[in-house]
Amino acid sequence: MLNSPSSNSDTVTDAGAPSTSLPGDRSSGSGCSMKYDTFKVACSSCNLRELCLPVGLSAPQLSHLDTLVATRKTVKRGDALFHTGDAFRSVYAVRTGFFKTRVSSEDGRDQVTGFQMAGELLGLDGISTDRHACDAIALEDSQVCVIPYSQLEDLSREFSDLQHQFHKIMSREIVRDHGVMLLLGSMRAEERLAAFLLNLTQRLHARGFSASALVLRMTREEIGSYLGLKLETVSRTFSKFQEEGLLEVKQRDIRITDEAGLKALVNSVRC
Amino acid sequence: MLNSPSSNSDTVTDAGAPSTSLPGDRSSGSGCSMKYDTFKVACSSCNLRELCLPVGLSAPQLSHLDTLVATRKTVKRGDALFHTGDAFRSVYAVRTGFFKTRVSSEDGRDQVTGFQMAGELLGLDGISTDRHACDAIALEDSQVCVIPYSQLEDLSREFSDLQHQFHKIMSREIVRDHGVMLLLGSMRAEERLAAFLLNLTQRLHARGFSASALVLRMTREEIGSYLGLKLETVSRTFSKFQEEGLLEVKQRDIRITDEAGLKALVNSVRC
DNA sequence: TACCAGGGTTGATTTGCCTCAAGACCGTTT
DNA sequence: AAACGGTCTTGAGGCAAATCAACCCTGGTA
Repeated sequence: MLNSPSSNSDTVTDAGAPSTSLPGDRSSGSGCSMKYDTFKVACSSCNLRELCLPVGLSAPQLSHLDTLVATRKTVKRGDALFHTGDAFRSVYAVRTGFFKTRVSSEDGRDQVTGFQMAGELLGLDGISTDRHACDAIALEDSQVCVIPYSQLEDLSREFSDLQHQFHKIMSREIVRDHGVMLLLGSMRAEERLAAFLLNLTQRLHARGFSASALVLRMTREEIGSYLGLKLETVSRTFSKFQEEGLLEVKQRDIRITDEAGLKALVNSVRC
Repeated sequence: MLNSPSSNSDTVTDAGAPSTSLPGDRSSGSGCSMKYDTFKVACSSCNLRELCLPVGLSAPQLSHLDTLVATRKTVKRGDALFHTGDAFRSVYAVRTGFFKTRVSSEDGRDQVTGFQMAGELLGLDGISTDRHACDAIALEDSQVCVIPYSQLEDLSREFSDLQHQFHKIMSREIVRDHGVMLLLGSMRAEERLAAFLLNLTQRLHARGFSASALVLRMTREEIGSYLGLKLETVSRTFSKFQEEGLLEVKQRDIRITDEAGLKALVNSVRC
């Protein structure tokens, strides 16, 4: 199912390469920081269709979805796809690249609430109040498919499979968030970082990348924010893992040398 | 809109009384710990309809919803409405009473992920894998309306208002979870407890209860689990708030005597 | 009435993470 | 090649919350 031979130009990347970027993509590299691309975009020929909104849809259903997902948007590294308070009109599927979402409290503290990679949806927070409730920031030059929300509602009233898939994606986000609460509420620094790395590699692996080597797209500070730790603690914990032979760490290049050890860390009762 | 005069027997409680139970309800008090009540249940005549799934639906739409929400379930204090791993068939709307949801890690740690009161939905986590991903435990004798999920999907393909309202509820849950992440990731104990109390009273107030007096339905340990603190820390922080004149605390009876002070605590930058 | 268990409070001590600080690394600009 | 800003690492010391422990309160019940 994954890593199926793909003959079109929508290849995400060379499977196995520790990068989430799209080296051969013809539509990137614009001068402007955020740009709409209105040429042909098709879920039916996208190699992310087994990870993204189209999961489980039949060929005829897919062609309907193609009419809905008509535009892409390019977001340059560091730019926002949307900000808190922006009017909500669309959800976005990450095609290439990498995002973080973050919420801010009134007094200016902020919290990274997630990292999104190819095939994952952004903007679901906006449905509840018709305004986005977080910022979505590209951590590298990225492309998203724009999915106008009202049309998505229309189409999912016609196709129960699409409706169900969309509900599953929202539900999965809720379950994921509860997992993060468990992490933030009850784990120690080492457990948090181990769980984070295992989660990242598992998701990258599902996209055809190596399960043991990865390049972090985010800073220590962003990891720390996500995990409820300070950047120094993240850095120290990386060093500790390296000393213990669990990882090789060279700045943002990470190689997992003892996956079982990491897993044991996450599952071990506080000792 | 809220607190509209209600002449039917579905009154949740005497507005203003610091209780979430339903003293006069005729259907409670069964001997068995969980029971299905198949007699007439009607969203259209429920005084929670402005807080619950029916928000914004027209009278004819409401009558369709009545066909869907045909049964109630009684859950005794301490019993589970559902467990992690249970097959997912329905979502539940709390009619009376109070619930907690919690997730557990493999090594037995658990984390309270939310507290649910009248008008709030339980079970949305189950959609993603067709199995529930948390436990829902009644913190007092409670009643829920059973909403068969497949029928909810069917009906929300017919009525876009229902569809949209359901999506809003799921989205709101995501936004709420992100708020909890912010709390767990960046706030100190006092801020967490203050935010928790303000959130509880705000939700109780929306249901016609006092904005300043409340009876906690949960133990210090459960509050601590939700807030990522130990029960001793919760207890100490209650005592501190009392010394500072923010609260009056008598076991589970809480009176907020300085709401502005609590709010200031939440919004203040770490000093 | 006395007992008991579950829940809550409070104190003493420990500890994991934060804070502050200095310096190293790396890619970009001049 | 040098300078620079952003990022990362590492050390020293401090503090908020955890841990451990003792005791109290309350409601149920024998």
